[in-house]
Amino acid sequence: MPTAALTEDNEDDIGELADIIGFHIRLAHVAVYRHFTETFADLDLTQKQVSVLWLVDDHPAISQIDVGRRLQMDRATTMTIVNRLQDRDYLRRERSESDGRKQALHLTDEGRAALARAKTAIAEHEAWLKSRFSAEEAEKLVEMLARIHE
Amino acid sequence: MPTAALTEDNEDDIGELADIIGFHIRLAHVAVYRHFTETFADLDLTQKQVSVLWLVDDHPAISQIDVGRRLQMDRATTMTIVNRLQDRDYLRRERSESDGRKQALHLTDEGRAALARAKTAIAEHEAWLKSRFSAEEAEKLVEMLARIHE
DNA sequence: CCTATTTGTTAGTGGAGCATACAATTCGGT
DNA sequence: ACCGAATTGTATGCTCCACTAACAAATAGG
Repeated sequence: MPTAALTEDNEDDIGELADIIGFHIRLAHVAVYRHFTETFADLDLTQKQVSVLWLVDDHPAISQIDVGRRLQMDRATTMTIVNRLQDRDYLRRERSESDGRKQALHLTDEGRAALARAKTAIAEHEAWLKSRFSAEEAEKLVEMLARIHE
Repeated sequence: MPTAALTEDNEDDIGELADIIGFHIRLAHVAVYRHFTETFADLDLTQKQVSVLWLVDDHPAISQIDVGRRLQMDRATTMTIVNRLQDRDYLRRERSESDGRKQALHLTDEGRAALARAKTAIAEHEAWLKSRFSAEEAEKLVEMLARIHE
């Protein structure tokens, strides 16, 4: 017998699209993006910018190509993000001593301060996200997402 | 005692960032985006365009605001996507009879043909994604992602 | 009937992805 | 030791999608 599910057509119904994993990843991404943007409105930092600051702090003298590899961005995309952060004096480029082709990236004091503020905001943002899941679920989710991005 | 994990610093290591759910959602999204773009290179359609075609096919005479609500886009974003699809003669706008403020969206024959081709490509794309998961995992993943985007 | 709301539209901004082309440096093989 | 191939950074220019703000037309509701 037909159930309510078969006849419902409420305003949020997306029909067969609901069966597409990629579709849900996209919606989830946008929802996360939106909340992130709100949380970081004062700091005026994007997800990518925070990721780069974080990575450079963890790995001083890291090269741009390395940043791109770890965050899965190509060279051109990495450039624009590093450029923006450099324009704001959050990091600086130095020529690598070991390999003249590479730039060695370092945070400035301002960059470190911005990252510290960002980490506080990230905690808030993550709490918003994690409130939906048990600890085991969160772990499982991360593990499954990692299988997608390798 | 320290394990290998404590000293490893292979080129893909992202340190503490790996604990941030939002970070994995972003990486997974980009990976899916990239594969989608490859799969749809011939069709020259984006995820959003396919979603809109799909939705209009499922709900003839749907309004733009409704499309936006279901796909979680604002009016301006919906406009640009509908514009592109209209420019390519994949759909047309009609004034709604029941509500003069609304546009009633309809696929053209070309739009239906494009959607049919797109659904084939989507199947391929989804197979690529789903190959990573068991049926139960896929279901759990979708359910968890849905909790994020509501 | 008059005001508030909804919907569509236009115009402009910014981030992030892509490709291509070029220069400088390093690597690798002979 | 050299020369061609590969790597890295850079510049330019494109597309897509998210946003805001402002305005017009239609509807809804007291």
